[in-house]
Amino acid sequence: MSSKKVRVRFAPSPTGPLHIGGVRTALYNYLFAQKHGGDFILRIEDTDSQRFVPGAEEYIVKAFDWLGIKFDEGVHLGGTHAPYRQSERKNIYKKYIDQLLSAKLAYIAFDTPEQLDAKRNEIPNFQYDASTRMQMTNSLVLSEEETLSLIDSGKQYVVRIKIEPGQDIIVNDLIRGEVRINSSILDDKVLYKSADQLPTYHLANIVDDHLMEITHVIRGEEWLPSAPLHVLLYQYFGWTETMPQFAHLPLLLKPEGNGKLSKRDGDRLGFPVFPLQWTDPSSGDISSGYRENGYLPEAVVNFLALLGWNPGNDQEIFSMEELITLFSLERCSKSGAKFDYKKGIWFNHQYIQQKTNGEIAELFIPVLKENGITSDFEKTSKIIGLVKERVDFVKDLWNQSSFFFVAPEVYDEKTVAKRWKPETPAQLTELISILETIDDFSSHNTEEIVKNWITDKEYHLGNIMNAFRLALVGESKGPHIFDITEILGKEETISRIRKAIDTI
RNA sequence: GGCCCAUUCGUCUAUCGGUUAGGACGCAAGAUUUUCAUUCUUGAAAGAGGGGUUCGACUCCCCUAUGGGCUACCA
Repeated sequence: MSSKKVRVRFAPSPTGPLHIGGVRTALYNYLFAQKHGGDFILRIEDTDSQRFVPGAEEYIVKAFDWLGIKFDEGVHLGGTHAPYRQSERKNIYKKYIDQLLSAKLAYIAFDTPEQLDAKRNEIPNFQYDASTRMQMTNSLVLSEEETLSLIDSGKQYVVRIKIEPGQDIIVNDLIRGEVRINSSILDDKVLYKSADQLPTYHLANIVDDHLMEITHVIRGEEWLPSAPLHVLLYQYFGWTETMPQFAHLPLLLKPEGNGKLSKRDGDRLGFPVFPLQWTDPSSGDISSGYRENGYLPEAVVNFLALLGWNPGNDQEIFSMEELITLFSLERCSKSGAKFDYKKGIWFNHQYIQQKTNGEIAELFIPVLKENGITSDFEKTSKIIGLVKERVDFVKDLWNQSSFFFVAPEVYDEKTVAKRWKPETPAQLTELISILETIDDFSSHNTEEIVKNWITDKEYHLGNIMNAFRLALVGESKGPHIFDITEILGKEETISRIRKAIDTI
């Protein structure tokens, strides 16, 4: 282990909203950086001008802000290694391309995409590599004069890495151990594109990681096959001494069936795959987000943390601070994890319970507003205290508590059939007169008085109470009945009983 | 097709050669609750298959099978 300061990065491509798998990768990077007192950098890899989507970068920044994942440097913060947007680092890459070119570790290729396609159709398993490059149009087969005159004539070209076949390349992965592959199976990857005059991911990534002094590259498993190429690039540049350590994280898979988790799974199964809601700027399509679906950021973080990592014991609920102290790459699993969104709901339930009634009230008051209700903080908090254990999401609170704010308009038929006996109206009228005598309408006091009355009269407790509930709530649900009457107050309670007697 | 990675209950996972293979989600049953939930208790549920190595393999090695990823002038 080197004593260098840990520096890690999350480097998304601004091609759309941030996928939940990307969020997990970023989270692990963040936890790792925090744990080692290191830096966490947000770098935007926008070297594909074709796929650039406006607003994506802002979305990414907002999403991390909501999740509580903080960066030390990045596009939105600046820093000592700015700029952090690859499109703004064009000139930097040019220099390194030239370095590779003059060292004869890369070469210029003039083959057009059409020619390459033709080649691929013609030869099965065609690969641009040591076995084929001498049959193509590039600076290896052309003389220097020919090459230069082609460039001068404005002919489009790419720069390809020149890979020597037959050598073993070793990638030391912190999660998977040693991965050894032979360079013969690698192709001469394009490092510099003619299409948009920008480097490809591979080149930009290595140059930036080097320049930004990245010590650990923690990324998704989809990068494992290109890791040998990256190692080779570090060798070509002579940067092996400072080459970062790699850790390839297992992928997040579809909840059912096979394959990588995708946006469509979320739509189909009814759960978000993005942290925040996203509106596609070109199609106008809306993809739902965790935040808009009522998830608490702490719950999302906790849930994601456990998808591919565990502390080795039975603890499941963790604060960010706990995750930071407990996290380690060694305890990351190697195999892909199916996305169990039902467990995500359970986590949200846990966090709702953990929050104070006041904290939930802050979130619930806007929901009340949407339903046309204005309620003060005190009352709202009190109601939340009575119903929050029955909900998974803040928005569910409305279903569970609407009767506190609005008297029932209709009475659940089934409950009426079961609970409304012929003698009920008379008993409830009697109950009204009892309630009218009560001055202290607190839950405990009202309960004692009403129950004494029922006992004295030898009425059936269940019948009275259920009819009473039906009058107040409109159906057979809800918290302790005298907790409801306390909040409703004497006047409203009595008025609801009258209304029930009149309408049923 | 080629290359790489992986494989414990339905799902997420613990186990770092000797365990009645543990926990959680979900599911089922029961208890509590005057209602509906919550909660609690209990239960069903797993080492892909085949070879080795070893006194002894879920654990180490090999093969097969299965799953996943990559194979672009995308990241």
